[in-house]
Amino acid sequence: MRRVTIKDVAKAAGVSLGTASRVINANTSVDPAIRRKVQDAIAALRYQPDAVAQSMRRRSTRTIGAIVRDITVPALASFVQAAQQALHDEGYALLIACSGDRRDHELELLRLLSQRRMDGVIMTTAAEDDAELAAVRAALPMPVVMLDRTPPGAFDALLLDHREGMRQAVEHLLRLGHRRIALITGATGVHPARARVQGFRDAHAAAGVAIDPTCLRTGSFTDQSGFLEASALLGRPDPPTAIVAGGIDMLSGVLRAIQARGFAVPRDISVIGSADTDLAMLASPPVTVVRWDYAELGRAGARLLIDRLSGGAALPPRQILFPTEFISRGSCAPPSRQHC
Amino acid sequence: MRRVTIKDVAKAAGVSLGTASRVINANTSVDPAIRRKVQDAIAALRYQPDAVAQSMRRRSTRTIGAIVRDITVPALASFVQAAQQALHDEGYALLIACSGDRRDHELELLRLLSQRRMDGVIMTTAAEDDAELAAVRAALPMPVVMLDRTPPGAFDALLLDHREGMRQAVEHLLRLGHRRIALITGATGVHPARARVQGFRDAHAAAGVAIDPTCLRTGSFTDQSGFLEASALLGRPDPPTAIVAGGIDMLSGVLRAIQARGFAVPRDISVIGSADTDLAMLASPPVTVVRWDYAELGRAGARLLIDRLSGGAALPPRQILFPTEFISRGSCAPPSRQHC
DNA sequence: TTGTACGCGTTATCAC
DNA sequence: GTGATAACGCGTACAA
Repeated sequence: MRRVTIKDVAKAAGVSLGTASRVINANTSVDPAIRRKVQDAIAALRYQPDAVAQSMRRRSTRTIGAIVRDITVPALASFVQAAQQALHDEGYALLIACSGDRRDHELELLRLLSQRRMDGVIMTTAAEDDAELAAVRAALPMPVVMLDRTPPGAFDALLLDHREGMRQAVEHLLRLGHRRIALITGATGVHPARARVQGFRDAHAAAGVAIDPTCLRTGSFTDQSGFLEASALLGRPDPPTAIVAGGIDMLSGVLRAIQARGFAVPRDISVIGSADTDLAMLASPPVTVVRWDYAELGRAGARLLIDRLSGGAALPPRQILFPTEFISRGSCAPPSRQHC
Repeated sequence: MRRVTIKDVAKAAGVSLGTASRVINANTSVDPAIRRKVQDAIAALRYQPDAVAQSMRRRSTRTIGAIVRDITVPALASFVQAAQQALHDEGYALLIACSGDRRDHELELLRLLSQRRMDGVIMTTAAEDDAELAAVRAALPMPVVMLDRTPPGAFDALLLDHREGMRQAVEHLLRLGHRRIALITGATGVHPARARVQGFRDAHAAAGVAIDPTCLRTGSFTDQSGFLEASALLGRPDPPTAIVAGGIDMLSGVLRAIQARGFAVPRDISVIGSADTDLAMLASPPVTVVRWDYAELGRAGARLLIDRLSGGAALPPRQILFPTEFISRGSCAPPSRQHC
């Protein structure tokens, strides 16, 4: 019950191994009659080239590794699926690995992907300026595309314009009359959190409104963090009149906290989410969000890698900035309470 | 800038290639002093064994392939992530492939996974009794774990007790007084749809209530199908008083249809979903669902494969049946309208 | 205990 | 145009 190899094909077709290989890879010319015989043998034996042996010989696995925080976050799943499909069309497969945004996991996964000789890597990182992570990333022998991260070094990157997105969101709230707006987002060691904080400041500065630093909650992008931070904010004597969830996975936590406190949206509190989800669209009221197309990012990421793998190894790094879109729904209203 | 191989390690340590290999794989005994020298060389050169060459030699890629319908469905993402983590702990990586529930894609992916010499496969299938799919699956040289499918043939399988889950859900609705209940689910060519239809019938039979066959909508598991079927049902002169979304990805479509028609839940229509999601929990009112733990399934699937790959090749096929849980929330109420 | 040599399945480089 | 043959990097049987 041995696997059928190219040798078997050659023998069955009565040709040499080299000739069989030539008709399979169809690069050089071979006598039509012989070609035919080999193809018949392939069909008869149901020969399939062995991808492992091909990888060995060609020094390319035609496999891309992906490191994401958590694939159960719908936005990240969309990204991964779109990337996988685009890569598949070019003959690449995708190996997935979830880091949980933990640097130790990330380090191990990086090691894994390099040992498994991935042709390329597409990844986020838990911390852009962590020295060890940076060193390991820089030592990677294959091209890397960063997903919404700008670590030091020359990497291709897919970047979202969170700064402008957040500016628009906060501007919207300020226009409605809010003067005490909270932002809950991830650690500022990564681009999306940093950019959102900048946009938050931009909007306040433009309106001449001071920021209460205790309303700026940076820490983790998780849903749970959204819940905890929102709970704390709402439990204060002087709760904010609006909360912006600055992470793709944080809205449900924020909404749960609001629900638990018995606050009504938007009467008692206005809410804006980041990334569009079923939840944002179908909650009542539907939630105003800063959205973007994660599937498009996935396809672009695949494109970036494929370009580099097909001759573009020496191209200068390309950073693509994707716009965000502000979708106003029913979760924002003028503040009902008065503040100093 | 060549990659460092075991040869370099051997040379640096002043030993033969075989000895170096021995200390790396730590199987046979080697002189402690020599072992030390080799280890030093490994550390100094930052040697990493080449997984491709290892796969070649050991005839095992330590990689599992997964075929799922759509990884952006949170339940499936949970499954995949849990499986990936469990497999990772055992030194296996996971290659993902999305079929979109299309048989042609599925066939191609099966070919792909076999060509890439996956050690095992964990998959759903678009149609259990499709002859060509069955033939290709049966011809697969590696162990296969079916996810919520029972195709002909001897496969390990993770099965959910959708029949009992649906029976409970419908019983609940019947008790509330509903006499015109619709079920929207996937094609009955697969276990989950078939089992749900059975449970639907079970509950009606037990209560002595006749089923209106036009309220039994089987076709596709997609969100879009949920929307279309629900829209059609609600557009009738005699709409059902309750709708059960019999698919993990269908609730949002059903809710959208209800919203579009201007129906209120649960006043005008009661709703029950399958699989728990942010949406079900946070919609207003929160949606009653039949739920289960998809992450547990993922871990069990990994376990099944690992058992088979570590000596259990000849074990009889194991089918694990997982219970579902009925969670009553606010989306069901007695019917307000009267029906013949 | 250690070293040598072969083979895993391909592709590519030679001569013919 | 075709057929030997040498790699690719590793594990291991066998000999020393």
